[in-house]
Amino acid sequence: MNFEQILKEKELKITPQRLVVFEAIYTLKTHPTAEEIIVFIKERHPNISVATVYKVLDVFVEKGIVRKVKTENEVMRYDAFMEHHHHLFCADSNRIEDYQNEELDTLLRDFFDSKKIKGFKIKDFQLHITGTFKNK
Amino acid sequence: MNFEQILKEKELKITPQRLVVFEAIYTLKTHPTAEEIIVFIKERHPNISVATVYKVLDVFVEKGIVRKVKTENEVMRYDAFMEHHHHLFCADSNRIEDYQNEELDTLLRDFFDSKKIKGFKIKDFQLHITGTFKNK
DNA sequence: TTATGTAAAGATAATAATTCTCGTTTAGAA
DNA sequence: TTCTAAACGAGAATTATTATCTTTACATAA
Repeated sequence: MNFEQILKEKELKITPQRLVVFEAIYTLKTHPTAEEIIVFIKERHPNISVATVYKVLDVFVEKGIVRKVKTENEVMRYDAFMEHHHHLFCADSNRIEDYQNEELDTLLRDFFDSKKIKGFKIKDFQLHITGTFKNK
Repeated sequence: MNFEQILKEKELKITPQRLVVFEAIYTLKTHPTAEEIIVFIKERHPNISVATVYKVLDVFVEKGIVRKVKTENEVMRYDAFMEHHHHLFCADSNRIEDYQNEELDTLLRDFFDSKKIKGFKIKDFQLHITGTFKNK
């Protein structure tokens, strides 16, 4: 499915700026910060406004096109990979990687199905795994 | 164990400001923001400096006395409960609650013991559970 | 007692990410 | 082609946080 269709589905106008912001997050697979996205874009399209990038990002998050990734110390980072997944956080650097494991999801879903949290209705869960990357 | 002992163990000087900041986080069981902590403290001790509160919080985080909790939209929040635990995030408000479940931890530990993540050494994990609180 | 060193606190300026404002432009429907 | 709400651009404003610099508290040594 291409990105223009996604915008249409969400009843958002197709604008060059939106295409460009999405392209940036999608190309930078590193869970980029807003600033990294802006730098990437500015190289190709110097006329896009910083405020526009922020606004586009907000709209994307609101409509579920990209996701915000919370980290402990840093600024907000963005992730265009919208399937249910978890994150690996490097304890020594800013590196973040996606982690997807169907078996883990089943395990957790089964756990919470049998073991309800009283007074709380679960919508979603996401595991933050901290550790160190061996390579690179 | 009282708080003065904790400071001693961490080789930190016992100061009134540190006691007061810890008391604030501990009393406000709501994962308060720095600002909420500052407001709480200012009522009782109007002379403490904002910068001092931030510095004390940083030291606490660095020494593992409190923990930072980052949420999607907001500013940093703090948690004085340092045992391994997870968080329940309300999808509709800023409410955050701690969630601790020994069985869940065992389940996850066992899972990752048998199912290593290649190229990654796990130090810790924390589950972010999003949903809605039924009561209050 | 007095001097000295050092960690911590206080006040305020600086920084930086993000948001706001408001005038202008544009996408897409009619 | 025209119209209008939606989106964009530029820069100011905001706000949480950090940095800087001075002062204070307190321990140790002369």
